[in-house]
Amino acid sequence: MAARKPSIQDIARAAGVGVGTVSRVLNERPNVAEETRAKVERVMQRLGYRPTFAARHMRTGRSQLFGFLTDQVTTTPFAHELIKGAQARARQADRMLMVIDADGDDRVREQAVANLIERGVEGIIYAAMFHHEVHVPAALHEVPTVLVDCYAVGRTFASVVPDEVRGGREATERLLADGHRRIGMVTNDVLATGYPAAVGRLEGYKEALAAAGVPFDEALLREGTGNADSGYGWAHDLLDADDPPTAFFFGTDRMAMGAYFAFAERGLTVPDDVSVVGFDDQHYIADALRPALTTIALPHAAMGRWAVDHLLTAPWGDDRPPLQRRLPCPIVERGSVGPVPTRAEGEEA
Amino acid sequence: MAARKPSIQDIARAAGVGVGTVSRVLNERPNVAEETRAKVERVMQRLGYRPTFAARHMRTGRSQLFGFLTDQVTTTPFAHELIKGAQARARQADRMLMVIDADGDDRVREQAVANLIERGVEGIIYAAMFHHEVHVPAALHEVPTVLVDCYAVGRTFASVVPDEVRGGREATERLLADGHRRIGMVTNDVLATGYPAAVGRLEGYKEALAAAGVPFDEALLREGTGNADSGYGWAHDLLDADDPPTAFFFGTDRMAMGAYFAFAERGLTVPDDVSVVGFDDQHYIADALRPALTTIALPHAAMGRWAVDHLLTAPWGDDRPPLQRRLPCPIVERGSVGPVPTRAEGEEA
DNA sequence: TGATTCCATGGAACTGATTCCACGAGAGTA
DNA sequence: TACTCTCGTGGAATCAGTTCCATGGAATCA
Repeated sequence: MAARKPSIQDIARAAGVGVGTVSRVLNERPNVAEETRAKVERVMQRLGYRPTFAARHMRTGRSQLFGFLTDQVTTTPFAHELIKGAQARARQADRMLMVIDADGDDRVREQAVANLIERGVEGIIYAAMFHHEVHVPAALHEVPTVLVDCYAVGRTFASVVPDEVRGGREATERLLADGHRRIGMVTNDVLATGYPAAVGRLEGYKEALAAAGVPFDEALLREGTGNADSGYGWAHDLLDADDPPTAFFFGTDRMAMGAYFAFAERGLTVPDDVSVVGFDDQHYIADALRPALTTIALPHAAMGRWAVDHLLTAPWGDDRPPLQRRLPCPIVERGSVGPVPTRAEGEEA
Repeated sequence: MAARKPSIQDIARAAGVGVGTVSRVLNERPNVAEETRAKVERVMQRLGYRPTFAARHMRTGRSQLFGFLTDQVTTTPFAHELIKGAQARARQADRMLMVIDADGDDRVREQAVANLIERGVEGIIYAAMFHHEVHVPAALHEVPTVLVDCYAVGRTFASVVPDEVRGGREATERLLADGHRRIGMVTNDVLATGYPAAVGRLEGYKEALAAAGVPFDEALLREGTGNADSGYGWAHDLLDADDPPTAFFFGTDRMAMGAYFAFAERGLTVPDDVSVVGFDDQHYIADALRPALTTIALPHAAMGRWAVDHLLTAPWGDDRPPLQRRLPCPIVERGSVGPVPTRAEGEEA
């Protein structure tokens, strides 16, 4: 029967050299005669040799592995972008990623961290799917950790999050730049949650208005849920008011999508009659709307990359306070913003 | 400074027992006196002991690890559902998943397989993001492998795919059940590709029509691209024809979404004036449309689960031809299908 | 020529678990 | 009493690599 996988000993014997020499060849170390190297490589090739990672790990103590743990239930498409970004950076450094979806279960999460530590991970990335404060398993303190799209209660871990405020400001500035002064805003969650994802975007909106000398008007603000229904409902509601907005800033693309349907029902065309900016850059929605949606992109891939990079480069166990990084959310111009309609034909005073 | 992590030797010494006994406690083996067990556990607790997985792996040869490798570029939100399903099943069996996004690069893919094998994975899941034939790295033959949402050229690997034909049939049957006889169909890719994802759904459409005694009408068929634009364009096109369809079956939810905009432009209401069924069940789209979209769900989570299950239970290296499993695509009823409109008011002959 | 340095090499020790064998004590049996 | 069996236990061997030390020969230098 198929002899078991050859080990480094087998290679050494077959090539008539010592194990040390084989190891040197394997790791492309200097001080090996070219001739010897070639011979050993030939034998490895012939026997179909593959090093056993576990043995190397055990001896060197290096697992070349990071854990990637998700918070909460993650039905969002965001997770994958995050993983891709993290993984791309990890590959550059010859590391692998162990992904665990904790699926909102605390026990699973604790267990996952324990498993990862037993597997000797060199660091753990703990990722949330929207920007908020989290309680993380205590065992994370045993190993270098970066929080993504969230932050811990006492800021005791390094973290990387989107710059929600600046994103909100840029969205609003984009509308202001086209002359809009009555800009409706629908938040992506109830403000009482205190989630930066909700509060921050609104703050950016206010900042932009202030900078442009436009007074903030409470009547143009609605607290949404992030869902399409909510966007649909509040769009109708805002348009029903006296002196309705000429433009909208929605805290999520999904709400913007709902709003598109409201506009269609009222016979309003985007961007001729009404301008819209979303938030999140959910590709499949923003691109598929007609016209495609101008929106603010959450830097998921960049956050994933940054997280791995930080684990790779930051010294572990020093005393300085953990880094709290904020990444910009670039605006993605598509086709949903236009100039303020000139109240010309068939206008109701 | 913090002494290095305690090993099983340290525990043995501290507890005044042999390493064998500690190992027995660790693995909950019999033949350990209750008193001894308690003592050892106390010491482990006190020293914060964690077993080193690499050592166990090396000695036992069991890595408790599966590889999860994705094909192509995967910007789709499908990947995550797949991973979640696979991971849920893996957790039940106390295994972990190493996820690698090959991102469409052949070299990365080869490298990834090599890495996974070196890490001693007990099996590899190779997942595509839509149902088609794939060329996989040769090294996959060295280890148990399951293909997901794709199949290999010579059917040399076990695979699990969606039952596209049956899905197409059910979508069409749903529309037939509400009395529709003129049903437009837009495929989700060019048929010349031969992709089961495209060809299969159409086949199901034809089967359903045949079973209902409705002759297939070439004039109601369009080859789409899967994108929203394509759905928008073909919806207009089909509605412009003589004797236009009263219902549509789109090969993707995104095309259905595009079509919604076409309907809105023509003043048609779903489902009163026109009925629609999509395919994929892309949650964020199907739920967010107004009315929400009735569609056929791709069984991503189920495929992920099945794949791991197969790796767990199927014997490796026997001679029987590898299993080719086909999983049903359940219909998800939302609100986009209604009865055929009675050509009552304002009808043009 | 003799001393020093450098290069190529072999192989023992080590990493941290599991496994298996040996052994002593106590219980059960004839 | 002598023999067997079972239970609880200790510890050496083992897994497959890396690392480090020792060694011999060639090259360099004074």
